Amino acid sequence: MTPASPPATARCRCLVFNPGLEVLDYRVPAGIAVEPGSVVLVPLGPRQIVGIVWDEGRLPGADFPLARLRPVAALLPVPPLRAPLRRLIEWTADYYLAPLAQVARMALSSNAALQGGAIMTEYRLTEAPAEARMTPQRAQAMARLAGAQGTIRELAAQAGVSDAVLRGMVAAGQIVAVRVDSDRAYPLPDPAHKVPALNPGQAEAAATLIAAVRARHFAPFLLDGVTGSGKTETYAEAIAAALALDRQALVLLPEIALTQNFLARFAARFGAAPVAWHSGLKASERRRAWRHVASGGAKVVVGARSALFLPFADLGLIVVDEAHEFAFKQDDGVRYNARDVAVMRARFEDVPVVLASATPALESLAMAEAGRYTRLVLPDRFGGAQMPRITVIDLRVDQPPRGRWLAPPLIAALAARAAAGEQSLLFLNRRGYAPLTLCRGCGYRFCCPNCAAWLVEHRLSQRLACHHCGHEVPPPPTCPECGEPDCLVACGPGVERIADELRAILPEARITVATSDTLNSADKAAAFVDQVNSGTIDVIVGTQLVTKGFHFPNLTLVGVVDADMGLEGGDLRAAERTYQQIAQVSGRAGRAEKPGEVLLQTRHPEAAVIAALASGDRDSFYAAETAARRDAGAPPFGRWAAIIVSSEDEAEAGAAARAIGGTRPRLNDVMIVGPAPAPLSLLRGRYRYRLLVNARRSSDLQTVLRDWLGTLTFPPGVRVAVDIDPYSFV
DNA sequence: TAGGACTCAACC
DNA sequence: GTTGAGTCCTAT
Repeated sequence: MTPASPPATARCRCLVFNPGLEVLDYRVPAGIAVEPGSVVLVPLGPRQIVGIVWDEGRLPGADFPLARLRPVAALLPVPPLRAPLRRLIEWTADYYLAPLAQVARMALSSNAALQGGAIMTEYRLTEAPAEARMTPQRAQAMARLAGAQGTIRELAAQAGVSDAVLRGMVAAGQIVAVRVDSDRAYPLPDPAHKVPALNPGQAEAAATLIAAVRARHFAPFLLDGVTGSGKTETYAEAIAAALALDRQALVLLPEIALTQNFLARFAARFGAAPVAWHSGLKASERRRAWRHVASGGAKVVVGARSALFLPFADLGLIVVDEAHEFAFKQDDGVRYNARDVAVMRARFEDVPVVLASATPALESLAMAEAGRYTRLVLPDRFGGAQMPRITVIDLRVDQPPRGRWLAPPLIAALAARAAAGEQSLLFLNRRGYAPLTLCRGCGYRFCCPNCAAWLVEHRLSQRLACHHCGHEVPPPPTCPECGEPDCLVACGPGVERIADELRAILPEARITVATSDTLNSADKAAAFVDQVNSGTIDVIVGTQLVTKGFHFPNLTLVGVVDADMGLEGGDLRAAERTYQQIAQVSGRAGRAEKPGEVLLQTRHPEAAVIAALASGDRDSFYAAETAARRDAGAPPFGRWAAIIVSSEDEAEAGAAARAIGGTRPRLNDVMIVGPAPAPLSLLRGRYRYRLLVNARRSSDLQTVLRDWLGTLTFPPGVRVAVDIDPYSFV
């Protein structure tokens, strides 16, 4: 891996992760050889910090006087970050107007891994614990830590007790230490383990992808296949081709909840599970994964967005599965879109990239139509399964009774499926029991103290919860405004309430609620899949969590409780999101030999989205949506950016936003709207104002924004965030 | 007059 | 972001 020995330089320029510093110069002492990408320990004041040696001439700032340079303290025992990753970091910072250091930090996402390989100590419950004192805390830990293993800190968080309790249990022999080697190898996937039989459409697409992997050059693909067409099996053959070349592959998934399912399918194909990468990893897992990605020992990595910045030793292929998903857009920290950054990484690495989806983003389709992406189409469901029939229920005609949300035709269909021993899925993208709770006496609405949002009632956990900041309170016995007892009225439906309604109507049916609240761990998600597949569930009531990735052969009916919900608020992508969500959830029906049926409850059967879904006319929907985007100057025909100004002080936020608005550039090809209070005008205790910038596709939006905002200074406590290509208009 | 609360600028 | 220096103020 080491190139011809680099020239000995007296000085080097380092990227460090302290905001406001970013770039610092150091002297390279004798005995330390650095090259661009080297990860080093450098002195900063009285401390030592981690830095990355960067390429000569690519970082801003003037040279610091040679005489005042302090020496690099040490070279950390990890391979240097390779040039393609360094270029990706630069591109991401530049495109999303993020500090370079903040982006670079995402590449060094395991601090422990930088210290080299090590035996780490983790803890778990002792199999047969000796007699020892049992306190309520210890009992709680015993109950909650079954099967768990991790550091004391991780276990303490999981058990809901303090570190001290667990340390006491270690001393008492109730918890035992386990040695974990961070550098122990992962089992190697075998490209020839179980090669599936592909249908002709899949085989053709796979052959194209395999050829691209073997060609070892940048080549973007849009793998466009209806739900159930076998996209995963198809791109798995491209992964096999990368493995055969002894190269690595990266598969990006939008949600952690999907990984368990994916890992199992993958293990069946390749005889070994891929390496998972997401925010939920334990410290030891994270260290092990990072080190093996960097050394090349992790052959296939399945990960969330953040996996894009891992230091692959020899990447041969990138796949973005469910590439249309909005979850690929990160909405805090560096606000990047992993789908777009994935294409850029592939470009810098000079490897193929596959965007797989049944409902591609308009931007991706436009790229395919412009000939910049190669479009591979899988038109048929695998194994001859038919696409489900979609029928609209007009709620203005078939009205549910007051306080209920399921229309008679939907109930009849659910009852018929249950009687036939087939399964149904009810989709409502709203967690909890009811989105609004008010007092029947005085009309008081329960709101979050930190956010401009209602508290959502969760009856299963007996809480009123804010879905934005995590604030939770038990339902109060009396109204905090007028003091009336037992006054709470639930308004509107959530999945828990739909499940209750259904239990009242179909008392025999076995119903389960599937949301991020109920399937919040890998174990629970796996148990849910087992239950559905073994037939002990008749009806799933779920949020978007169940709209994709699951394959339940006996599920033949999908009911969309409120097809209009996504259209409210009317943001730029509302129609597209609604189309994708309903098309995806519809795709859960009839995936095997039994045909599927989908019922959409709506008050706007005439709306273009609903009509397109009902008629199965995807092309006309995309054509209409494309025309609307063109008229609005929206992506891919124009560019948007949001400037979000926030402060804990309402007046200060407003003043800063007006200061920005007052210095707006006057340009022909850039339109600026605002400032105005953001739709969520208070979030996590911060007041928020927003400006929207709409520019022509040809304009240099980033330079305009940099020149505009770069000259301004703001009081401490005011944060100004720029969101390029925003997805959330909140 | 020691020590706490605070601001401010440098950190290479 | 973190740190140390400098300033002002208070309790003793």
